[in-house]
Amino acid sequence: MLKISVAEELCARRGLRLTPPRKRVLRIVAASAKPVKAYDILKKMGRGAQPPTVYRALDFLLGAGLLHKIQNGAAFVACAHPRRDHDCCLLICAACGRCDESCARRPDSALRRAAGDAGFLPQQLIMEVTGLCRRCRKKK
Amino acid sequence: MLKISVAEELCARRGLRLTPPRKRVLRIVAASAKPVKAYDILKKMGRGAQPPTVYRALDFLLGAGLLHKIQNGAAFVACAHPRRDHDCCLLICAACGRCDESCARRPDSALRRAAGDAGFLPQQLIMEVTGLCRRCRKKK
DNA sequence: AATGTGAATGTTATATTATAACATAAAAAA
DNA sequence: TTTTTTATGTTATAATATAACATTCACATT
Repeated sequence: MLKISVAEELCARRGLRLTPPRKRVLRIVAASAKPVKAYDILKKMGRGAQPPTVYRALDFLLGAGLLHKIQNGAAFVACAHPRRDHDCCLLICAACGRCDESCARRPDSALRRAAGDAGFLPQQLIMEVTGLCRRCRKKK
Repeated sequence: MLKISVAEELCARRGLRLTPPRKRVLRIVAASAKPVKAYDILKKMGRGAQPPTVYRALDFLLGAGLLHKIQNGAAFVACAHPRRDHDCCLLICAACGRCDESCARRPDSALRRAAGDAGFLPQQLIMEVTGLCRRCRKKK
């Protein structure tokens, strides 16, 4: 579990400002056994805090590598290999927004093994790579 | 690119009903070069279609393996390894909602190689495994 | 063909998640 | 100190998703 002191040290070393609202949000997330939703954080903030306060703090903490965001739904693409039952890996271009699908043979094997080692029974596997596609790389 | 005829054949073979609204949604998504958002689909549906129509069709098409959903944000967890710069793999329990973080050595190597082969420059890698954690498996 | 059944859709309302825009304040740099 | 940048407060609203219930439709069985 993440300790606030570790976060403070880390931010200090990198010249990042772990301000009071950021620290409050971090405390709330770090104290929870389960993933916390933005509006749950908001409720726990008190003092009439507003959504932007929470989202800004979350952005900062994600950027600082102190939090992870559980991904969960916004856009859709047609499947390139609908015939096969497969785990899919999406390659999403940060520049043009296009999305390609890669079905390398077993990009997931190490992941599955790791999950198994943790006593975890995998049901759904999601892999997403965001970056720059060939076209957008060439434009630079 | 996904052809409607392939989808029809696939549904027929599995006894799934590719009804008109479902087919309309599939056409819209399949025709797009980029991922499409639910409300963009809604606008293209015309005839005063409402959100539930689109979301139901999307659920069906995802279930049939005809679409993929681009994951993108709802909940947050504290990072278990904030010191290291690392690609993170989240193990999310579908039963209790708890979330664990696995940092197997290189679960991502095959994925990176595949992305590279596609001329893609990876910037961010997301891996999520949904399933049952050890505790919830034992309860069954 | 008529009828019953479950699946799919239509419709209204509302919940949930996230950001825009601008004012204010606090910290760092000059 | 003054300037500049960075962070926060505040109000409003945009974007994403689902609940709940009425209606229609497909299809299996009479």
